Amino acid sequence: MGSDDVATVRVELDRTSSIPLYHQLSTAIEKSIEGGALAPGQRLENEIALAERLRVSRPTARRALQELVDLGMLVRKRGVGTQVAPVRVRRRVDLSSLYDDLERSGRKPSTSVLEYSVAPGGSDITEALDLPGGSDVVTIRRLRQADGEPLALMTNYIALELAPSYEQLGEMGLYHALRDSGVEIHMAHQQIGARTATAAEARLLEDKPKAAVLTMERTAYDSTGRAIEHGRHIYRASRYSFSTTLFAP
Amino acid sequence: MGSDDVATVRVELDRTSSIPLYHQLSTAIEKSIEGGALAPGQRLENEIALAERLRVSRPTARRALQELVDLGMLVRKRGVGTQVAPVRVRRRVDLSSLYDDLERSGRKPSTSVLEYSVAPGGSDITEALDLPGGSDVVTIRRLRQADGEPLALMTNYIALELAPSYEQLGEMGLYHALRDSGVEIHMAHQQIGARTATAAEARLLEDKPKAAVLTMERTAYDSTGRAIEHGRHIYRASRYSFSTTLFAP
DNA sequence: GACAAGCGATTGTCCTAACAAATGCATCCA
DNA sequence: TGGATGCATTTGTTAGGACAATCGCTTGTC
Repeated sequence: MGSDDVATVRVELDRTSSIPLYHQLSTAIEKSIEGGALAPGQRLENEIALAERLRVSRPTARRALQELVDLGMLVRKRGVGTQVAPVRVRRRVDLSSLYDDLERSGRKPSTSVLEYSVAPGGSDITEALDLPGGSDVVTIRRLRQADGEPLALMTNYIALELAPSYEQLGEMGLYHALRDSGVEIHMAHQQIGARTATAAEARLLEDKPKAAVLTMERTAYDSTGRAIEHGRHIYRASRYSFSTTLFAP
Repeated sequence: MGSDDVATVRVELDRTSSIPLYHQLSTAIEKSIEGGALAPGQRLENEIALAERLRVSRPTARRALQELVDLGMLVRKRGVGTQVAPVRVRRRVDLSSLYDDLERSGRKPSTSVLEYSVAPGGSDITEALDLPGGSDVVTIRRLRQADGEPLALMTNYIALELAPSYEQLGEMGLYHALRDSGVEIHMAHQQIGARTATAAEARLLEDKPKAAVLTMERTAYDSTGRAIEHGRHIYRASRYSFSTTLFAP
């Protein structure tokens, strides 16, 4: 008793795996937290005990814990120990596709591809994608629905050699299709605004004429800074809003 | 020549300082990048050479470099080396107040305080602020202008003991006033949507009736997870949009 | 009883060392 | 000439150890 309120995380480490030990450990702890096995405020065993118990070196254990501190899932204090962070200060990563968002929230996303064409891109598009002027660009226009209800009208521009096939887009989100062909999105700039819908947009979204819509313009990059995709989307404001989490320096 | 295109960073390390060596090193490199001494794409000397030259261990040098990779300032590839990242993938922190944003972009912000009142908060407000039901809450309604033009209608709710004075709010942004009284905002959740303006809102914002407006609902927390402020704002969509940068896990 | 000093616990910093894996380039062979 | 092979370079992973700094608690003193 007394110090029995420290938690020992149940972990199975696979030393033959190509996944680094520290990452196996950090994801295991993360799952324990997200699965509720570790409650906010719960104290963890100290890093030396953790390392010894799992037969890893202290730097490896430290690195796993540090990864979770960076994610805001753990809080550590010198002389005190390591605790599970309160839920609301946890960093939630946000560069998720609309498709994944909908699936996660238990709704059933579907997509109609309205247009899939190849043509030399306008100067605004090639500039956003950092391509030579006049380069061929694939234009994709899709209507995204959730539970059969129109939610967003999405227009994407992608360099020809990176574009997924028409067939793939009906089944999955754009980002998922890109990942399947080995393209990893790392970062995106986006701008969110609002305006009233045009008659054509309102019709497609099955909303009132001149209804307010959210507009989102996004350019996505891989980790080397190469521009992958530029999109201009509108969302039914009556059915959708953006949630973000911001952190101070 | 040939490999003369690798840069050696000029660094002075102070081993008596309480600032960790890796942090001294990373900030020195960061300054070199931001100061333009290291251009995007510039290749850095490898970590072993860097460590030897500065008489630090390789882990210390690695940690400094890793810190900058996490910030998006450097890109590393196994077998290749370390390069300065393109400007556009650098992480820019985003939890800035509208007031600061406007000032930074060279516009002249001003504020009219429309309401400053103290009353028991409704249940939605006290819940958002994590206060006991019926607690006294300060309600602040302000009209934010840029170069004399209305831009946003902001409503904020703050616990009585944290609220800045009426006078402070006319001169500076809310977050600035909070910081002056020792309250540091660390994180915020926010939700961005859109709708059409009511007649009263349109009049205050000097916009057309039923114009599209951006709505933003935000709750801000300090680093311990204590809720500081809850705000419900509307922005003239014709004059303002939100820019954000998102990062993948 | 209050305040300061001391001590154990815990995380933070820094070091040396070894091997693994990916990349780009040169080389060799068909 | 073209493709496969191998090698040097560079970052990634893991280990083990030493000491420093900080925190909370206990103890001791006035």
